[in-house]
Amino acid sequence: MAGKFMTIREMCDLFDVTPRTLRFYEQKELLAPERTGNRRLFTKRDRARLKLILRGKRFGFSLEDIRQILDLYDPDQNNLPQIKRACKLGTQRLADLEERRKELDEAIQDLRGQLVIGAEMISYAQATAAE
Amino acid sequence: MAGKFMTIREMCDLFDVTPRTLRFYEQKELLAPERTGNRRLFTKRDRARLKLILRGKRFGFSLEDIRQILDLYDPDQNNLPQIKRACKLGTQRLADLEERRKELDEAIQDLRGQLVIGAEMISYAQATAAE
DNA sequence: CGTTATGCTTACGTGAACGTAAGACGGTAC
DNA sequence: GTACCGTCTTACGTTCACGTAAGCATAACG
Ligand SMILES: [Zn+2]
Ligand SMILES: [Zn+2]
Ligand SMILES: [Zn+2]
Ligand SMILES: [Zn+2]
Repeated sequence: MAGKFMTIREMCDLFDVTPRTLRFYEQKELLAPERTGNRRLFTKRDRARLKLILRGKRFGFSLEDIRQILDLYDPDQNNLPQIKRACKLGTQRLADLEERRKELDEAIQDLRGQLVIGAEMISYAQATAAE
Repeated sequence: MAGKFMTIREMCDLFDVTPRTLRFYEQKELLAPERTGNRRLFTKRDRARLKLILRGKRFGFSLEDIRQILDLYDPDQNNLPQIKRACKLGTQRLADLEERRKELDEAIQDLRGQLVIGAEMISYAQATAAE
């Protein structure tokens, strides 16, 4: 079970990823699990970050893109310039996401329309065949 | 200018892609431009498809994913089984997109919250520095 | 206490989506 | 007519995001 810490396997089961993936993300500085000896211990922070990573991936962002916005989600509290940069980047990213939402709505509308056309084609074909 | 047909360069300028990309998409059967001699001539159909391709990419779909739903957008009118398959796949894809929309809304909400926190951290730091 | 599972590092391999370089061909400009 | 531009094909190179295999350490089980 997992209270404070989780092993790599428990993380993999929970998020449906492979150990290789988690090690790779650590190498890319997207995750930073604790260690006991040399075994990784994943914390609540890692779980929150991984959730954000996987979400970002589903929207087509690169790991490098994601790494940059992750810094926004837990900035160094006594590094004011970094916080300001993170906020600026986050604001930019927010605009991106809202733009994406418009596109997504449009894509959904288009697809719905296309499905209607498809349904019409099917019923027309069946009516024709029934003559 | 571009009436009915467009050269590869005109397509590239219009969609901000490289010739290599358009040739690659043709090779993968995502586009099928006409030819005059061996020069490609892109039609309205190609432009519509390319728009869908680039949209799909922005949402993290693979070219193979995209190729499958493209078939939905201009199915062979007298191939009923294909139309039915396309509709089924399109319905599935629509569910995907609606799921994505939920996730996207959540991401936007999260990011907004984080920006508020960031702004608070900044104003707090400035108030502390002003003492 | 030995076997087995889990985890580690290191390193080479892989598939997707193009980039890039080389060489050839055809229209256009001067 | 030739210099040049745009386009073509062919083919090897590259980046990203992991997969996979080898060899070794340690924890867990019976
Ligand atoms: Zn457990
Ligand atoms: Zn990087
Ligand atoms: Zn033109
Ligand atoms: Zn394919």
